[in-house]
Amino acid sequence: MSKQTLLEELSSRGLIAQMTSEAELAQHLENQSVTLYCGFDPTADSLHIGSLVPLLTLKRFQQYGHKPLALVGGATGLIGDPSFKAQERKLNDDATVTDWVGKIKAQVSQFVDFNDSKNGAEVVNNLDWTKDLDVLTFLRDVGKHFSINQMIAKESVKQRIDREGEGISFTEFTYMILQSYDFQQLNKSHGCTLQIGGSDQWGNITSGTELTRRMNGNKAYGLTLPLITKSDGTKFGKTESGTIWLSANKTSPYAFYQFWINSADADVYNFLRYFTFLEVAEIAKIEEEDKARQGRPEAQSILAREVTELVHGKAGLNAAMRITEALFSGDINRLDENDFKQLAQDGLPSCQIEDLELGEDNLTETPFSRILSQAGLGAGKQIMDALKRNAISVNGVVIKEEQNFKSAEIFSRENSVYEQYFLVKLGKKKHYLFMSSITK
RNA sequence: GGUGGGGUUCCCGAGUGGCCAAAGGGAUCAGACUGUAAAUCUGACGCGAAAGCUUCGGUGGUUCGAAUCCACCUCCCACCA
Repeated sequence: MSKQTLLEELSSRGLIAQMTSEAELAQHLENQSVTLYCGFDPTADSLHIGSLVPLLTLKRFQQYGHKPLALVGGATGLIGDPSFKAQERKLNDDATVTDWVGKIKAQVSQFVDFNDSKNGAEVVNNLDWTKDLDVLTFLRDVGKHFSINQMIAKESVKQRIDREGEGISFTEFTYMILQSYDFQQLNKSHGCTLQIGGSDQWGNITSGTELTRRMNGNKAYGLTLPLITKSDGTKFGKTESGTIWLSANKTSPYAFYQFWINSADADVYNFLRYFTFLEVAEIAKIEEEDKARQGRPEAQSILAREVTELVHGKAGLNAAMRITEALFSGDINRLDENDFKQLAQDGLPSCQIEDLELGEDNLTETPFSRILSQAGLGAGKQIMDALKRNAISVNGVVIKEEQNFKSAEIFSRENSVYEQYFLVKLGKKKHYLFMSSITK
């Protein structure tokens, strides 16, 4: 049977938003190994799951024999992309960006394959070809190719320009030129002929293909990926507790795993197509089976396992699953002492009771609700609300409202597990581990 | 530069001298139903277990009493130039 082409696969996954000259690009990708790039600006010390789609897409290209370049924006990160941003952003200082570049570089590297010599990936930094560029050269050689008329017509900056009270600095306005210059440079140095990116990058990408044609006389292509949306209209990748990061230091593998587990039914099959390498047919089969079955679908846990392993590796996945199983099986007796030790390390929120700022009060006098709110489980009122509904348990034993002043009793040696652990459960999903070294 | 309109609790947004910790909606958290979904219903939602304490851009003032009145400051918006 004839293998499907890369573009066919991407499109069957819903991963194509826009592309330049479709038929030609299809030809281009079929005839040879193409070098392509995608840029990641260092706007924080880690990427978040929004960057996962382009990252995985680079990998998909590589699987089809193309050569991916992951560009880290050491230069563009200093400027700030104005595309579809409502406001001018404040600049990050030099040292910070340099630090972030290093971190993002490492992160990006885990998603593409460097070993293979023919189409092995490379990480590049646009600071390398911009830092020594002098202003006059830049203005004469690069700037001359850009029409202000065209630039201000781009949808991505239009709202900034049109909107009263908002504006755009020359600095940010220039971002598009810098990014175009990247493409042109990579075309020259690496023979790069394709840039991919989120759909918000369309304007920047097409202006890059233009510049490449004008300066190098080469045809270049662009392809954008769709913005990931959720069925309920809320923003993808954020929870109330914050952004889901790729870095284990910022979002533990456990929290990461839980994020995917909680995907809505209406989204989960799309996410499987976007975020995993499972074949489309296989995903369709999962969907069918879930539909046929009563009760809980399989898709969420498959998704969580696949993506967590991609990002945090086998070890990270195992840690996440270990905690999940321990906490949600409802049977803490299945955990041995080592498991408890591991829970905190694996990313379950935890604290040492003695470290809490209980003020003048000692443990005996501090209300239980206060201890939980101090630990960050929620506001006192919410904890009381939960207490009244018997929604809080310690080591599997429900705590009653009347026990609010019996903190010392609750956190006593007799009630502890392995002499020091207290696993607190609030509601169905919130778990917290208290540790105490001086239980008496 | 001129004129007018604003800044209220996470967000939107009511509130024009006491009945205001402040309507309503959204978000969030918890309960019921479920599947660690969705939808729906219920409760909580400044802090605090409570007593009580602290808020309505800032500072000062009027008043027994101010988010509400006055003065100044500050930031924002609209229209005009």
